[in-house]
Amino acid sequence: MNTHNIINFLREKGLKVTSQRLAICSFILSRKDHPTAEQIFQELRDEYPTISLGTIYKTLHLLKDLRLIQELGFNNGSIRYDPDMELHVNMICSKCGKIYDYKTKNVKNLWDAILSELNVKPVGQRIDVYYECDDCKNINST
Amino acid sequence: MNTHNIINFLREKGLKVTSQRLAICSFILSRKDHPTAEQIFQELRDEYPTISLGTIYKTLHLLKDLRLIQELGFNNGSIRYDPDMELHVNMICSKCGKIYDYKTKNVKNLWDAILSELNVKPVGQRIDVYYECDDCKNINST
DNA sequence: TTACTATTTGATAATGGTTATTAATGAATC
DNA sequence: GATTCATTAATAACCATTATCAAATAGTAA
Ligand SMILES: [Mn+2]
Ligand SMILES: [Mn+2]
Ligand SMILES: [Zn+2]
Ligand SMILES: [Zn+2]
Repeated sequence: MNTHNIINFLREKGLKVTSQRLAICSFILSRKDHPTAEQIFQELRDEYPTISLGTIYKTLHLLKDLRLIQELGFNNGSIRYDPDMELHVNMICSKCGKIYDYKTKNVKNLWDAILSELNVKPVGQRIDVYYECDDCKNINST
Repeated sequence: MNTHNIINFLREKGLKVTSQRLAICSFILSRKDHPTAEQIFQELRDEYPTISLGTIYKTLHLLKDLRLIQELGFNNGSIRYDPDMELHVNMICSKCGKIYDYKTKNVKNLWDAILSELNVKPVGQRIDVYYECDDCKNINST
């Protein structure tokens, strides 16, 4: 979703297009690494020195309500934001916390099979695989 | 895991068997509803009026380190505790938050297929399905 | 362009769940 | 029963998130 699309989307919803809002939306909608609110705040401060953490949170909640992003709560209490709303597997390093998304036709087929067995119509899902990433593996083996 | 097993397990690990510890372990290891620390605290206060929330947390962390329970962080910031360490699907009502575990041979087969495609050796996983439970469905339809 | 208005922002305070601290307690051992 | 050291309970500290509200501003219309 590019800047133009975001502007149109906000306007359609009757929301004002502020520079902060645009920056936060562009940022999170393009990121693949599931950042926290604090991380977004820190990265945007360079370009928007007066931006407030409260605005980050408000915008993230807005995007969540508009179903453009999802929140992922973790067991250390942190909440990370994921702009991929489609079915996918979050590959999470149990050591460093890095995440990447994994999505193939096979995952979808297998997931549909589980759902038909469960016999429910889900309104959402979350699939995490915790593993040790290559970087962390290499550190351990040195 | 019954009381006797828990006592032996704690002794094997060189941990003292206190009445509080035993109560907390028995409670969480037998519950299927993924309670929060606060819920455990409230339910144990009847029988143990002086029990402290700090002790609840310490014991839960202990059980987590001993790999007898897992923490599940949610996107409202709450953390719930699950004594089922085997592969299973958490069926979570998106309205009322109730959870039950779903586990079948088929789920395992399907998951193994996904893992072999991913080509990683996971150290853990989490599978959530969000849906509307029967109770919440009925409330809406009245 | 200017004036108007409702929304949004930023600064700050408040909230609430989790963790840290520490003196008192009590389980395990002899 | 005495000793020892892990554990507990009470309390304070911490910190991420939310609430508050006056100031700023986007959108709209004169
Ligand atoms: Mn993801
Ligand atoms: Mn479960
Ligand atoms: Zn890693
Ligand atoms: Zn429900």
